[in-house]
Amino acid sequence: MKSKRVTLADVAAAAGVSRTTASLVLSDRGDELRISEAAQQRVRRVAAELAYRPNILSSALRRGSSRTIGFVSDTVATSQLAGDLIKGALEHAHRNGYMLFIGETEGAPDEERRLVQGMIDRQVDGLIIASMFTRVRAVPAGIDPRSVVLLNALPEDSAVGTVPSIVPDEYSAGRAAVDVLRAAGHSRIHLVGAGPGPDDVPVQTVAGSERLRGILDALDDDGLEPASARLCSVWLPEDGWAATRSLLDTGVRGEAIITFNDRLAFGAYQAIQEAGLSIPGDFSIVSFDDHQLASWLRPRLTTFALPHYELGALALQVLLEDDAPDWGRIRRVPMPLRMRESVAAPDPGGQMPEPTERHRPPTRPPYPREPRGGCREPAVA
Amino acid sequence: MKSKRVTLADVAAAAGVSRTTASLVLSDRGDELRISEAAQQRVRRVAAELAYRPNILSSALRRGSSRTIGFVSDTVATSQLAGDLIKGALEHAHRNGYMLFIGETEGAPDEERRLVQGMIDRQVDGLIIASMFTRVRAVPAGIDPRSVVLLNALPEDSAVGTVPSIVPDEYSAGRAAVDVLRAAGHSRIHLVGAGPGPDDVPVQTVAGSERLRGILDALDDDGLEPASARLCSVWLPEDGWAATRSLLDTGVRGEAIITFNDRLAFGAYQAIQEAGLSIPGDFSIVSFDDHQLASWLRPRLTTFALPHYELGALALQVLLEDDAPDWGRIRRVPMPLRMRESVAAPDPGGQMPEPTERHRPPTRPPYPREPRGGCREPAVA
DNA sequence: CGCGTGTGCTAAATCGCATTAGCAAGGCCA
DNA sequence: TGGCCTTGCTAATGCGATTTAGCACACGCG
Repeated sequence: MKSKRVTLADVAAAAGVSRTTASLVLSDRGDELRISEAAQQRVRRVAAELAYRPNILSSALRRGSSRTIGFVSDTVATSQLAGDLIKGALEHAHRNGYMLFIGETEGAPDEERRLVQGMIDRQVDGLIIASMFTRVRAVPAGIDPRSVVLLNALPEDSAVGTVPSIVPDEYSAGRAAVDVLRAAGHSRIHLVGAGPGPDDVPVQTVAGSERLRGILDALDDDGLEPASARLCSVWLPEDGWAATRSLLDTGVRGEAIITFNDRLAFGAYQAIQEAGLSIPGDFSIVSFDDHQLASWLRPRLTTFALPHYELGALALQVLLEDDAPDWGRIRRVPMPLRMRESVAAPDPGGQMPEPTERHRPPTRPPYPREPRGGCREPAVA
Repeated sequence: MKSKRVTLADVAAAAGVSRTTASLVLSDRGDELRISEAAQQRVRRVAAELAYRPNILSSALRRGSSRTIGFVSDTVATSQLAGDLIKGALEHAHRNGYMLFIGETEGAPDEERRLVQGMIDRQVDGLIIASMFTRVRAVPAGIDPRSVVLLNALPEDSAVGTVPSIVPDEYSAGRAAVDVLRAAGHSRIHLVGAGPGPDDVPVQTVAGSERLRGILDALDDDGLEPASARLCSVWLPEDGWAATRSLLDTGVRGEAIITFNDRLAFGAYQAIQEAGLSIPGDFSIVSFDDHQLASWLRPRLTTFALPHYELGALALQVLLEDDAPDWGRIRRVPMPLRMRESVAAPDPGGQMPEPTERHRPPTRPPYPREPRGGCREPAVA
């Protein structure tokens, strides 16, 4: 039952021509090298009948191109985020007849070396080095830099310009977040997650600092500053909860909040709704990421989407069309606004309601564990 | 700059031996074929110095094994779920020196054919056919069934026993869900998502029907039936919200709910908390999946985890150790209980509170769009 | 001395395809 | 009639490994 593979030689024999002829016909070079129409048809017909499929390994060995690309990501290639990154790359690859090797390093440098090596051993035509959150990272050694693309990552200073880099346009999204709130009439905007100074961001988060720069610049254009800001060293729901809780304690109402990602926003929702307040009546919220969660919240969250799918697709495109003159530049992909229901005009009469039985602060701690990061107290502006 | 690859011939030349000898030494068959210790050491040293790496394509061509496995999933290989499935397979593969091709078919049969073909063209040693939600599916034709594994999918009747299949043990999890609530003292258990009859499940969801069977069997063991059940044709938060809303309208309090997945549970939380009720005080909730969300909710959700990582790892293991006598059987992987804070003892005094200003049913529709699936009215038990 | 046996290695074939160089037959032109 | 070009194809080589078959030499023995 072990149906032996049909080889080019089988086709050639069955069509009564040489392997050379069969090869030429099937790679569409028949006309170029003057194979008669009759012979061409014969070869093609036989190939179809036998369901001939070229052995790509063999042709790769001979020609040097395996029509295969490696995709190495540093951390879990598996969060929703990562998923779309891969998906964009995958689909673009498949459309062009390429297959993708996927590898995950968990951030371990020697694991990365091993994976990259394993892919090179298999003659990949190119390598995508992806990071699950935007950060600066080294380009692996021992590989032709003309066949590497950094995805959601920026090259180290020494490598800038030698390797293309594809990242979301966080800065513009930061500006646009302010625009959305300004357009709704807000001028008092509180930050949850980072700020108030341009360097007040969690370590190593390029996204955070660029979002923040965009926000601050846009405010500055209108002569404004953040109404308050709370830096969280980690951006999980519990951190958003704590920071928002602290904001609520100052008594402000009817203003706007920018949370630095959707998980912080989730925590903010919890804090606001527990306090018996409403979104967007008492607080307008704009966020970043477009996590799946954002459309599950009520009201649905207005947020700027990380264009993961597009990033992934672009990485492959750049790799396949590497003849660009400005190869090696940084490509920034726009973050589209998902306008939903968490933004409204400011409520000038907003004021603190009496706590009711139901809304008295919970007696058990809001989260069973201590927040891992903790939030800094507000720096009032 | 084009650092040519180092080949076996280079190593042989530098070590002053033939390619044959070099090959034998480097594949550890030197002793077997009587290569002198001196020669072996020379070869090894030179190979290390030149950083020789065998070209796997070439050796695959010769030997037939490419140390590569294909992973084809039907829908987005990218939800959190899918991610861990892949991750388990990836890590197990890498540990054993294998690389994984990943492909996504979006459920399109001809895309699947093209991908499987593309992988066969590249001489994969095995193929994992994965589904993102457990379902029955066909085994692709034109490939040796001894090198295929179904992951999170069951074979069609005709293929049962010819191909291994790896799925979560949903039935046992269903039973265990009841056990958790029974142990807490509950005997009135409401179902959100499926039931009350064993066939009242959304179409094509193996997980749903097996969970339901487990639940009903466990209840039946104690002479019980579901206190009520609401079948939802789709299992999104909005569906959970609607079903729970309808349950609350019946006035019950202090009882238990099993939601058929965590997204339904999320909707249930929203409905219960909007009504000014508490979890687990007014309702205990147990769910399935262990979606990321489950530990973000407050109180954190008690749920049975889909063991995606283990499923993926097992798929690879089965593929690599295919000498099992009962190859082709169905392997069910336990779903571990994540015991958190959403379960408490029943509250016999539970009763309907007066709606307050804040908790009056919202005037705008709870979700901007109509729920896609809709929920059937309760079949009272 | 001739033969058998071990030892330590190598030549050559092979996997399936791509590619370079070139061959045979026929027609054209001088 | 011979040289040259065109047409239509093929032989042979190489990609980088594995593997089969076997060679050259030394030694022991009758």
